[in-house]
Amino acid sequence: MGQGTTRQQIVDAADELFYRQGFEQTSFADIAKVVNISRGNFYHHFKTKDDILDAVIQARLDRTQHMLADWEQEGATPKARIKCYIRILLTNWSMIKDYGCPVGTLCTELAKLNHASRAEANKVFTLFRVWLGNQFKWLGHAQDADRLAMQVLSWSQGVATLGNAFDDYDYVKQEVDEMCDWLDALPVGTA
Amino acid sequence: MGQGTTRQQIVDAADELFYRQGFEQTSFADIAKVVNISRGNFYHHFKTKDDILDAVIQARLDRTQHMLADWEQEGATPKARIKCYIRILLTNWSMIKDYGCPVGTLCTELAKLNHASRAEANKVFTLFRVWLGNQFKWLGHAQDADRLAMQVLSWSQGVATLGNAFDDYDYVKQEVDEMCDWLDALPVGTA
DNA sequence: GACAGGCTAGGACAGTTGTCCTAGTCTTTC
DNA sequence: GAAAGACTAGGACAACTGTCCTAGCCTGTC
Repeated sequence: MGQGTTRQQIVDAADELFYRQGFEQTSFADIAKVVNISRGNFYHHFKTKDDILDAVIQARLDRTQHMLADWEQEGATPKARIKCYIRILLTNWSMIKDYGCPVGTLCTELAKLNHASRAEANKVFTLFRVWLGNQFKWLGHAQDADRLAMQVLSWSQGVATLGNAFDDYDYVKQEVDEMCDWLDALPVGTA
Repeated sequence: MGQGTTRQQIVDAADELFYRQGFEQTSFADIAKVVNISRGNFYHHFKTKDDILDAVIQARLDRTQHMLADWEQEGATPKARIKCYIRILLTNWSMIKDYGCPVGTLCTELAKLNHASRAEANKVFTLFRVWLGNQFKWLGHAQDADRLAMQVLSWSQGVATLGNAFDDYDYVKQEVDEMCDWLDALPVGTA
């Protein structure tokens, strides 16, 4: 049904299911149904369920890195690039409204489980954090770069959580606009 | 061991375990171990696990309402009251750093599960939202009251999520200070 | 002291979980 | 065509899940 090697299909299916149902709530049977393989056959590709999680996190890290690299080319200015990030809230709204932010919800779940891969999952946040920080540096905010990056991260996390809870697209749209306005008003210093 | 009726002990234990482990991840056996009763005995007090969840949510709603009422008396001015809310991030930091925000994480989990009690859990958010809105109304921001309330809610949600992920108390402290500064700078209009 | 009802322990029940084994089927290489 | 290794289906396994039943215990009331 899917594409790529069986291993890749397992990772892809797990990636989506972990997002939609949560990690613990997703069973081998769920994944097997999607990939159309027998349940006992997983052992040949992954020794444990945690190994699948690690592979999923790695895939998300790779995907995120590619996305950030694309934004660097797509956006002419640092501000335009940061807006690419802000706008994911609208781009992925149909998913966020039902399942929240894929990064935040996984980190929260693994924190509650005190899972060994918690630190690895947090690296996705770090990827965005560093990338956003670099954009602010190029805007001449070398000293505040990380603080501003965290501000943008935190803003979008809060909006995702409340947008999800209240299922309110208009609120999210309004906040995205306000974040863009805030960004536009931010003075551009010289490096 | 605990206090109150057995039913109350079950709700108390479930309340804490649902927060620390998540709802789905908490089993009857977990609760039974804390309350020190036999597993099969739950049926006499609650027909299903979902009934326990409903009771926990109701308890949280009640507790929140009392807390908000206390803040109304504790804080002399609306700004002082809002700061009571902002400061929970520091007050409860030892829990938040490990388990996140109890309100946000439950709402997110129930959203993923598409659980019937999702709307009921969201009411805790609404309680804070309406209360914060009232404070802003009394500050003379009748028209912006709900928008400002959502801003404070969203701010704290974002900080809780990132503070939890990065396990960074200094960041949370700094953001709390900044929120208080922002609040102090907010003009007080006449009603 | 008999009786009723609230409450309890212990276990049965069918279903699911992650893990692991075995037997067999493909595909590749010589 | 034979041998080897990658891959697969199916099921066994013990542990656990939420639910539910039964028998018995306590604490009241008549």
